[in-house]
Amino acid sequence: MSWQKDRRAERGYHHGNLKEALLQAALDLISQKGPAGFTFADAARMAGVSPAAPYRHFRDRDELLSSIAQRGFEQFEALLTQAWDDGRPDTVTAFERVGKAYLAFARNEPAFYSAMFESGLPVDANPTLMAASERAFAIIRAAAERLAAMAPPGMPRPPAMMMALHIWSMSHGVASLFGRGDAARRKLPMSPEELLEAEVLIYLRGLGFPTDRRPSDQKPPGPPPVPPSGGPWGTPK
Amino acid sequence: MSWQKDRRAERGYHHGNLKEALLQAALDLISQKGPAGFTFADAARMAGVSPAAPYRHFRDRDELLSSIAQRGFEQFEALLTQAWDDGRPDTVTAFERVGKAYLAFARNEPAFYSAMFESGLPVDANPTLMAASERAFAIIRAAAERLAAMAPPGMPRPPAMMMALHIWSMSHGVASLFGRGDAARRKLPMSPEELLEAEVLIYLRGLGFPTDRRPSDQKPPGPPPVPPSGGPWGTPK
DNA sequence: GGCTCATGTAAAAGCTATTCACATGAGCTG
DNA sequence: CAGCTCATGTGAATAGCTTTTACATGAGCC
Repeated sequence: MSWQKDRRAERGYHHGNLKEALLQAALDLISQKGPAGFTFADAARMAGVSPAAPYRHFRDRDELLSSIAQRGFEQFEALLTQAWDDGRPDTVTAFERVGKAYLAFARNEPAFYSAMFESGLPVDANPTLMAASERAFAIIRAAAERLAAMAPPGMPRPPAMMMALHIWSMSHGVASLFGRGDAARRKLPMSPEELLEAEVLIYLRGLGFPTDRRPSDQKPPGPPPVPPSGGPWGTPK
Repeated sequence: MSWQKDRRAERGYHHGNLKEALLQAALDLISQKGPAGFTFADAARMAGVSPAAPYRHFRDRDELLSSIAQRGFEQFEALLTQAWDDGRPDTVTAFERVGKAYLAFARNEPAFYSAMFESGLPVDANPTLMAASERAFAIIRAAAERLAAMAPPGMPRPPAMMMALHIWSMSHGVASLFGRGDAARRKLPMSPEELLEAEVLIYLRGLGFPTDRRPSDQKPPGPPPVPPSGGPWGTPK
């Protein structure tokens, strides 16, 4: 009960790291109660400061949300960059790793994810945020360009940009509808990862890519995440 | 200024149709300011009643939101049913009409759409809502089943349910990322409809469907919604 | 030591959600 | 048609949030 005062006594008049503490508190709150449930006053309480203190660091509640979305895009970009790993060991493998990373981010960082995509923030009204968002998307586009370059030459194919948008929409659709631990999730007869992997493989086949990969093909050894069966889905009936 | 009292004089003590009026007011507010910006008190004001009146019709703010989502799913189902039109004049044409209907709904009914998909409502905690959601999805599943039945027999193919989930995720991804008039939209070098149509066509080709449809194929005459070019996308470079 | 400014606090105004006791009148009942 | 009843509204009150303003504190610098 005397929690805040204890903290106050501990730290003195000045917090010392309030901005960080508020961001962290907001993240916790958002992951618990969604971006709508998060409260400026709650974050202040959690940091042990008065309700007015946060205004020294953020113009208003929305600016705090924007900051979180901003960080989210940065972490997202880092994660996608790492997953893509410049296309190693081979383009298709790396490509699928990016898809899985997308889902992993949505699942492991629901607070970031909802601040980024579901908070109703006007992304295009905030240049900084927009830029961060585009840097993240650029990873997907780079991957799509690499993929487009190795597409079978005989077939007509869409611009790399369009491929990137296709992949983005698939990933985002699966993540939004089925990917969170949220109550907003829908039941699914399989994992989101399996669903997305199959979707992307069918799409790539539609572009003329051979997709009959065997687990030993070019991937490093290890437990295959998907049991090898007839294809990206279960045994055909 | 004496607006509410005028209304009050007009209608007397009892509103007569308050529940409907509140739902309509909430829709207006949500389409203007997003699901987070909508306020119970505002809706009451707009209907010309006291802030306590809505509680005679909805347990709380969330129940009103749920009702809107509920209606949204019903209208959505009706729209998809009409678009699917039981697969006429041919399965693929009808299928694409469903995709367009999905985008049209997101664009024309942003308030419903956000209440349904972005309000953070616990869909799976509300059986009625869940059921409505599933009825809407059932249309997509029915379409996918019809499509699966006419898939080329030579190729392995995923369960119809999975195809339906794939299509849903594509539609939802495109609609969420690019499909609204919102500020949340991203810039796009093409229309969401074109993007989704190309995506679905590539996917279908990946399943072995021939997708070199000509405008005169089986479609009734009329202005083709997409200018006939080399394929579902622009001229290959 | 003393000054200054970033950082916090307290208090207040204005908003919202929600509840409760009370008012109204629409529609049934006789 | 009189009277009753109950669904539907009202007013007022509580509690919480956001944001602003005047004031307090003390960390860092001369």
